[in-house]
Amino acid sequence: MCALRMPQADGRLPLYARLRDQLASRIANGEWSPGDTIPSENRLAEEYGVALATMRMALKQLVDEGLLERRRGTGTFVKQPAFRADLFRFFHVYDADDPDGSVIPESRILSRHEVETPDEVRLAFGESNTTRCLKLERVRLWSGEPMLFEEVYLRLPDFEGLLALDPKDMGPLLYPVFLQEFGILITSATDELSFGTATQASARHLELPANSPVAVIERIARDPVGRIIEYRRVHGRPERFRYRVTLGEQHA
Amino acid sequence: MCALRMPQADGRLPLYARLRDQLASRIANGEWSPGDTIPSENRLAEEYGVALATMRMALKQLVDEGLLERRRGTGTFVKQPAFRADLFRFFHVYDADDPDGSVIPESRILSRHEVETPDEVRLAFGESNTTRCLKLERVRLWSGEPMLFEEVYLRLPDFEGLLALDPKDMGPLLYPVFLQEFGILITSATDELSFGTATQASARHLELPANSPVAVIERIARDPVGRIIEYRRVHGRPERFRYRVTLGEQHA
DNA sequence: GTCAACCAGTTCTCTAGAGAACTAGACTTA
DNA sequence: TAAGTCTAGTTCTCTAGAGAACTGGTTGAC
Repeated sequence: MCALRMPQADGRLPLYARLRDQLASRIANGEWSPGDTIPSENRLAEEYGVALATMRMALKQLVDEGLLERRRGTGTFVKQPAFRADLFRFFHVYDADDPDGSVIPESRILSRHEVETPDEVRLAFGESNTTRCLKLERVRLWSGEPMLFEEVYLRLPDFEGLLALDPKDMGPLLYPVFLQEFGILITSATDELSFGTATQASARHLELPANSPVAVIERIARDPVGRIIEYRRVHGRPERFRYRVTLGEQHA
Repeated sequence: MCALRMPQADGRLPLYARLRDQLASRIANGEWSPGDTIPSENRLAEEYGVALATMRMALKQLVDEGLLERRRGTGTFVKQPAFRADLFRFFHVYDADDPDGSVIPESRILSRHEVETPDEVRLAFGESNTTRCLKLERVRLWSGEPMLFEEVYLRLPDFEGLLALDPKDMGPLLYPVFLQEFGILITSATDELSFGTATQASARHLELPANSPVAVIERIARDPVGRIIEYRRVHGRPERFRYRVTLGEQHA
């Protein structure tokens, strides 16, 4: 706690940002589970020994990021994970037959290995990268049918331990794993959508003929400092593909 | 100004939200132009007779919405309009040959008239709507070639005056017009992307064969209170279509 | 038993202000 | 001229607290 009180004399993040990260890990740790009421802003401010407004700044950020939900007169709650993590934490890809997007897709990890960083990925990562990185291939299925094929590239010194992890422990969403296992919090991401043709690999896993048209999502995800953590290329079956995103204040 | 000081005893928005709207109109009015430095938070707080923190809340929202940019030690600036208004204010559609998305598309309004509200639009608008609405058709061109065909539906009592407006006065972007002419500020929007086939109209205006595959964007845009202001359906040529969106903190 | 009134606890709005971090420009000094 | 120093002005961080708005439960009157 004492370390938190120090002003950011060193190159550290400001107090409210460190509080935000602290609270995020308490969620990732499982100390507070989805649906739980977390302590009131008063109690939290007291517990960490900070001013109320400072704690509110930290909480506000977590609300903006979709981890928490606050209800006046009632309390602060951890959001249900369905649409707040991984692809869904920021954006929303879903099946055309499921207009609410309430079905959580099944997730199958196909492979994980260290590879030479492809040129287009290196370009996205920027100069400050190594020549090798981790590649993870995955398929997402809606009611048994393959809908998305994902190739995920991760920085290598940081994610070394991922190869040792049992896929069974990982669940359908990646970003909670990043936080829990490696202490890396994703707070911003850019998606770029376009249309292209399937590669050999994506055609095979999506059960499409070669060179079929597919939806393409390219994602760059960053941590709070702006460091690029992940580059992801997603191919999706076009006929049932839906992608939804809301900017600005969220309304029911 | 006095009206601003009143607590929201009536059903009004909180003070900081009204300040945000006030500042937004001063930008829309042209009192502050893109690139300008606006008065310091101290001066603004004094001018409106509110506390510094309250003014900061208003400014923060406008920064989040992309209207303003703040630089510590320097000041607060009105952002260049290219990527902060209309389709671009929230999202980013651009040409595949123009990776920065720096080219501003030409905009041609094809028609404006009152129509019976189509069923799918009524569904989006929700129950609280009239049976008639305003429809606006438009084409966007990148370097002379048609890329997007837009059908925009607007609430009718609110936008009655739009029919009288000269298209020459409207410029390439709609939301500034909404604010300037009708006092309506768009603060949130949801886009939904999918793939479909061209309609007769969209095929004609995009110069595509009938039933060609197209990219489809459906948008619902809301005002600060959450009222649905606009429903928009966009068809785009798929081969050069790119759509970009960033959530979370913006990094260079 | 039902309904209204009250109450404790929560988040939200707004105020007031101090000091740190940072920038651009003016000024000084070698 | 060039380089360093200072200063006024800006945003950013953090503190302290009061009152409003709202919720869920308890209490009390009838």
